[in-house]
Formats: sequence, structure tokens, C-alpha cells
Amino acid sequence: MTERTDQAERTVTIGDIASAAGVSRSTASYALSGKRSISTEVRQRVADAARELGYTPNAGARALATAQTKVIGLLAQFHEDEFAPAMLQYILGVSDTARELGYDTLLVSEADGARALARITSSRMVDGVVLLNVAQDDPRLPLLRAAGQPGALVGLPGDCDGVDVFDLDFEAAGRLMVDHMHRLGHRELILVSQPEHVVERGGAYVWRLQDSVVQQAAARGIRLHAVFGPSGQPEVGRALHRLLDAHPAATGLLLNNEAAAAALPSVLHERGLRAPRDLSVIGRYSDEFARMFSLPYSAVESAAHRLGELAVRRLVRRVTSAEARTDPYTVELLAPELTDRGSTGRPTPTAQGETP
Amino acid sequence: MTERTDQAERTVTIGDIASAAGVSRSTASYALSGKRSISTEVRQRVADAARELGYTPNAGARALATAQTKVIGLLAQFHEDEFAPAMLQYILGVSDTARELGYDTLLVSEADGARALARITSSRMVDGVVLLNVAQDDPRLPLLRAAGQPGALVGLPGDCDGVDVFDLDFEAAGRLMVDHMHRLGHRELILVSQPEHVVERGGAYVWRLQDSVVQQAAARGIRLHAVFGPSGQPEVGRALHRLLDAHPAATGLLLNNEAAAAALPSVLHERGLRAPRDLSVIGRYSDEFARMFSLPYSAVESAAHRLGELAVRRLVRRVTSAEARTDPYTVELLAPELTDRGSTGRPTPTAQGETP
DNA sequence: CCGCAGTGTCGAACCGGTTCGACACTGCCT
DNA sequence: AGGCAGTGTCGAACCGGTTCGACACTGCGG
Repeated sequence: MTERTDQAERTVTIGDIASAAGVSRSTASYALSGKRSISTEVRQRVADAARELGYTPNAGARALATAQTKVIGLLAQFHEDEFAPAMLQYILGVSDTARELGYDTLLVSEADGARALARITSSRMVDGVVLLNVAQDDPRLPLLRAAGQPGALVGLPGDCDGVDVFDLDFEAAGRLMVDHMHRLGHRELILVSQPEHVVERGGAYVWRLQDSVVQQAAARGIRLHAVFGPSGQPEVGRALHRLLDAHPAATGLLLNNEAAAAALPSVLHERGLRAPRDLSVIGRYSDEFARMFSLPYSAVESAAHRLGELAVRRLVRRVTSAEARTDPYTVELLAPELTDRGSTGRPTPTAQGETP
Repeated sequence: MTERTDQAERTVTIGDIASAAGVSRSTASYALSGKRSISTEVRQRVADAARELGYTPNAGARALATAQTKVIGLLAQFHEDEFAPAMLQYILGVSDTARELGYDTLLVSEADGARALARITSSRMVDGVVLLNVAQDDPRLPLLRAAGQPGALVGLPGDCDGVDVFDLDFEAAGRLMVDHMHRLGHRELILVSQPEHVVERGGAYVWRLQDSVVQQAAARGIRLHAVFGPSGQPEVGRALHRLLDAHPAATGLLLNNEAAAAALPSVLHERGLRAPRDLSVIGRYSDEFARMFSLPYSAVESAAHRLGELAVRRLVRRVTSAEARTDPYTVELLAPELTDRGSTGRPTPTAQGETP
């Protein structure tokens, strides 16, 4: 019934619960942490006091004393012409897993990722760092190596020294897509990749997939038309039309470009085509993406959530276990999985060139 | 040329730069912060030492001393049946703006938002909190009020006491959509909202828009068919087909359901309809969403990035300025804006019921 | 009876900053 | 000459935890 309880506004410290339990601060600390043996009676009194007073240790003080923050840094990197919402699954993979392991996540979306990295590591705000969307020659990497804090990457850089790397195996993904089509009997395919400047900026995954598609197509005797597509509407729709016009004999379409995948339904309808009857289609994007959008296309999962999860697990192991700290660094490329949603089939004589 | 420099691995503290500059720790602190007058000569020596040794203050220590962390908490809330990627724009609005104001962002995606909130506030990890996707009767709110830390919400709860609230004015958005259609001459409309369990869970924005559409339609003498649509494919596509079958005289479609917006292009093509020739369409979603997807539909902007930004600005003002701390709390509803992308027009006699 | 190991507790130091009060010094006014 | 205000610096305390070493006490074996 006390209208204002804020005379006791001061937050409760370990000193408060120590005196409430009639012991010293150090004893209270040991009672709570269990790092030394404490009589069950005292332990009980301390626990009761802590519960009654609503004690929560001050994170800053604990970080100062233990040199551990229980926070990991998450450096997202966004680019104008990339499909930003796809990034959310990586972020959630990291954040959910971190929490599961007792860590919180400091999200940094700053454009200047290198400076941000320096800031959060040198001020000891975090125990380790996950880098998303890592480029071939990522400017954040030298900083990370200098920081002396463990780091895990999602995305395969040119130089993997001193960090743990996780990524989809895009080479295998390319082969998987081509072989799937080849097995069905397709002999002429179109590949639409991300825009060329994504590659120039160092988005190696684009050409990792593309190169392997090109090679595998050659190996299988498949005619392939590979292009970089735009990343926005309506340009990408028009680009698809032009492609289908230009290669009427192509019976299959491979997409490594979310915008193209999103535009495709309309394009197909406008041309009176049906997948897989007139054209077989395989995409490369996340399951969630496919569920929400009008894309019942067979696809190679991008495994975003899983990659974020793996990165965090490895990172946390390095942070917490003294032995793991010096484990050899690894590069882990996830085997791609093809989810068949029925948009591929045997090519028919009435190819896509023929309007119904 | 020293192969191993890690003999000096210990991070540099203010004590190090103090002795390097030949002054006391307190003088070094004042020289760096400028909170007391310091001779230009000493100030210079300290600054040089700090730069040379690469000094960055330890965040934990500073937080402990100043009772300010320069971090804000961001509580995202995800639900199975909501369109998660749309959330990213809110998150980036918060994170970008926070950084601009000198704050970092602790992202919490935990399912149990209330517990997460208690954890980060009572351990003093953050100076304040932004809550996303706030529900009518949000369980996080009582916790936030008890926490004694300022909070800003994106989403309008039933009880706005003690917090600053920002949201799109969904009532106005509903009226805007209806009036736009009415002005063009439409007299029978269909509204597809989010699934019903979003409403049951407390997603008030769904019925805020729906109610206002219903009312305004009644006021304008418009016949309205309002339904809750599914949130995934292919169900929502089928639902659209059924709706169009059932109401052949309807000439306009209002969408407050991202999945429906994504499915619509295919549905229209399958029925041989063109917007706006055969059917006028208005959506409610973000500009970015429209840019990336095959959705050249007129839409009411959801203003996600802007809402996140506003919430942070207000929050930071309350955190930093002693006067602002006790300012009256406000509810700010953003006026909706209709972006005309040409998917609405005058209804034609050859309504959508007539197959071409 | 002595020494010793084991158990439970305490005091003090430490982590790395910030901030308050004291104080020495200078220059100015009366 | 004495008092005073202003300037620049320092020492010490403090924020709230953790942890190390010391120590008192108990029970045991020799």
C-alpha cells in the first residue's frame, strides 16, 4: 500500500544481500557462484536474500572483474543492391543460438564495418565476433586478426587465417543444380546470377556458384547461358523476358538471384509458360522465402539460420574453453540440399519457345 | 620485425597513458573528457599518448563508473505466422539511428520477451529499451514499467502509460485506402487482412485498419467484403481465388497481408486479369518490399525504418537529458502516405468477373 | 597431545574507469 | 603585504562485482 516505493530506488547489490544474509560480500559471491564450498545453511540464507531483494548482478561490474561480457558482436553488412530481408535469417540464427548458450548479441549494422569492429572489440564490449556477408577481400578481417578476440565468419574470404569460416558449399550447389537438370534430360540451361557489382565488391559466392555451374555444364555437355541479372523490379523481369526470347531452346532455368525468383511467376504467366511443363526451374534461396512468396520452385536451401548457428557455436566454444581457444581454425562448407517442390521435370518437345 | 609482440598483449588502460604522459590517472581522465580545465600542454601529451598506445576506454569499467552503458536494448518479437523479413526494416531503423546518436544496439530475439526484458534491464546492460511489434496487451509492458528504465514502443498497446509510443496511424490508413478507391468510383471492395490469430494474439493493428476500412466503407456507401487471409503459400493464393470467385462485382482489392500481396501477381495472371484495368489494387507494406518483388502496386507505406528511428530518438533524449526524462509521455501516430504505382484506376464496366 | 588436512568464512585487493575535495601556484586588487 | 579568485593537478574514494590468501575451527590419525 506504499504509494511510492522509490525511496528504495537504488538497485540492489551483492553487498545488500550479504548484509541481509549476515555474511561478507565474498561469502555471498561464493555462495551464489558455488566456486568454493559453503555451508548449506549460509548458502540458503544468501539465496533467500537474493530472491527476496530481487538481486541481479550488474553486468558492467561483472565484466570488469571477470574480463568476460557474455555478449557477442554481430557485424551485419548491408549493400544497396542485395536483398536485405534475406539477411534476417542469418541474424536470427546467430541471436537465437547465442541466447541458448547464455550470450547476448550486440548487433552492428554500421556501414563502416571495419571501424565498428575496432570499436566494439577494443572497448571490450564483446567476447567475440561473428561477421556476416564476408567478402573475398574483406576489410574487416585484418582488424579482426589484430583485435585478439576470436571471430567466426559466415561467408568465405580469400584468406581464412585465424578465423573459423562457415558457408554454403556453392561449388557443390552449382554441380547439384546442373546434375539434377542433366539427369532429367535437359541439355540447354540459363543461369541468372546476382548483379555483376555484387561480384566486383567481393561477393565471391556469386562466381563460386557460377563457375561451378559453367564447369559442370561443360562436363555434362550442356549448353549454358550465364548472365548477371539486375536486383530490382521491374528490370529483372524485363531481363528474364529478354533471356527467354534469346534462348528459346533452353528448357531449364537456374536462379541465384532473389529478385529474379520473385519476378518469375509473373514472367512465366505473361509468356503463358508453366513450370515444369514448359520450363524447369531451380532456385537458390531460403525455405522461409519460398514459403512466404509465390515460389513453389525447387531450390537449394541457403541454410542461413543454420550457418549463423554454427558460427556462434564455434565462437562460443573458443571463448569459453581454454583448450578450444587454440584449436586449429577450420573452414566448414555446408553440403547443399535440393528441396524438390515440383518445378523441375523432363523437358518436353513443346519447349518454352512455343507459345500455347 | 618482432615475430611475437604479444608480450605486450595486456590491453592499455588509462593508467598506462597517464604514466606515459607523466600525469595522474585523474588528470588523464580529465584531459580526455574535458570536464575540467587542463593546460593545453598536458592535454596534448595525454592525447598523444592515447593515440600512440591505441587507447580505448573499457566499456564495462566506464559503465560501472558512470551508470551509463551507451547501449540500448532492442526487443524484437517474432511469431510463426507473421512475415519475419518485414521486421528487418524496423531493426535497421533502430540500429542505424542508435549508432548515429552514439549508442550500440543489443538485439534480443528471445521468444520469452518479458523474461529477456527483465534480464537486460535489471543487469543494467542497457540504458533504455525499444520494443517492437507491441501487442494490445503486451506482457512485456508491466515488466518495462517496473524496470525503471525508459522505453519506447513501436506498435500501439492498450495502455500507453509510462512509455513513448510510435506507430503508423492504421485508422487513417484505412480511411485513406477507402477514400482513394471511392474517389475513383469504386463501390464494391474486398479487404484481405492478416490471419485471424494475429488479431487474437493482440496484433491490434490488424483490426485497427480493418475497423476503419469497414466504417469508412459504410460511410461512403461502399459494399465491403472483409476477410482474414492465410499468411503462407499456396493457401493465400487459393483464398484470393475463392474471394474473387465469390465477389465477381468487386472492382477493388485492399491488402493488409504481405503473403497475399506476394501471391497476387500469379493469381491475377491465372484469372487473366490486369491491374488496374480489371481490378484496382492497394497494398500496405514497405517500399523496399515493393521494390524487390514483383509488386508494382500502389501502397500505403508501412514506414518501418522511420518508426524505428523515431523511437530511438525519443528514447535517447530521455536517457541523456535530465529534463527530458520527466517529459510527458506521448503517442505518435504517423500519417499514412499513399504511393501511387499505378495499380488503381476507375472501375470499368468489364469488371473482373468477366473472363477475357 | 600434537600436527595436519579439510571446511567454511572473511578481509583486502583488483578490474578500469570517473569524480569529488584538497591544494599549490599564479596574478590581481586593495 | 595580505587576501582572493581562478587555474591546473593530484590523491583517494567509489561503482559492483570476483578472487586470492589467511585464518579459525573441526575431526582425524599417529
